[in-house]
Amino acid sequence: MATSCIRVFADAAHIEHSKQRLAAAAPGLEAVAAVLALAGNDVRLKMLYLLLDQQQLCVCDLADVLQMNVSAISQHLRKLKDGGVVQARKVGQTVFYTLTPALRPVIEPLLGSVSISLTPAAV
Amino acid sequence: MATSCIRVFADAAHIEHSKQRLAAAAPGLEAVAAVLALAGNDVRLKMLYLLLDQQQLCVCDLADVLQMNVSAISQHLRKLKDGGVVQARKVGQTVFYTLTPALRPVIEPLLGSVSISLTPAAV
DNA sequence: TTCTTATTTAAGCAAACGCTTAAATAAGAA
DNA sequence: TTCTTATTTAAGCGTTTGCTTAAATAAGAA
Repeated sequence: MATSCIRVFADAAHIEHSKQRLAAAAPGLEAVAAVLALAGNDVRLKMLYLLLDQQQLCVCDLADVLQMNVSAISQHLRKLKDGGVVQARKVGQTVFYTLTPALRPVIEPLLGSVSISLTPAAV
Repeated sequence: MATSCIRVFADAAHIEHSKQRLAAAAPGLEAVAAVLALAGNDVRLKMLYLLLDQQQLCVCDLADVLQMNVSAISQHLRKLKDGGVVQARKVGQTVFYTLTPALRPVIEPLLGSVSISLTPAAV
């Protein structure tokens, strides 16, 4: 795809530099976008919020607290698990979910903004 | 919706406590989820990445760097603007976009994880 | 074994998403 | 004014999302 604009001050060098930087960062950015997409859902973010201080919760607990269909909760948990955000541990017939330790430092800051509250503009 | 499970160790008090905590945090969580949903898209996260160190970029620049249709870029910018993540400033016929200053401290940590790179599990 | 419970999975469906194309605005240049 | 450029908007369309219902697993209890 050629340049989309005709700008006199196109600053081709600058554009090229940005392209390079972006190309280098792209894989990391895409990985981050994947977990942000998982967290960028009301229900799932609430799950992460609950898991962050409860260590572990079973499907049932989450369904109760979120007042949602067990099946819907299970499907959200599957996505979180597939994304590596959450881990499952089966005890008897109940399955306990935990935040993946490695991702905990990534998730925590996402929820930090909750306490400091967002600016009205973003709400 | 009644409790969805029959658990003996239901720990009703615990569940109730979680519900309370969640109810208190819900508005904040939903606001955060909204911006995470915006950032949780490959193209938009790349835009934010570029805007984070370029101060300002026009639609055209972004289209060039991301090698995408100007219209598609414009539509992404509209979402970011509606979400308060980005601001527009018109100069002549070109529109420059900037990260909303207030949201900058929220966006920056999202991209911080790029440099420290994610664990293989999350990728 | 049969019965009950906890969870997952499959199917269906309406809504949201993200892109493309084409038309509509807006603003400078001739 | 007309022409060109930068951006936005509208319409269309295929894909994805998130829920519901119902069926399928899995595991303990009787």
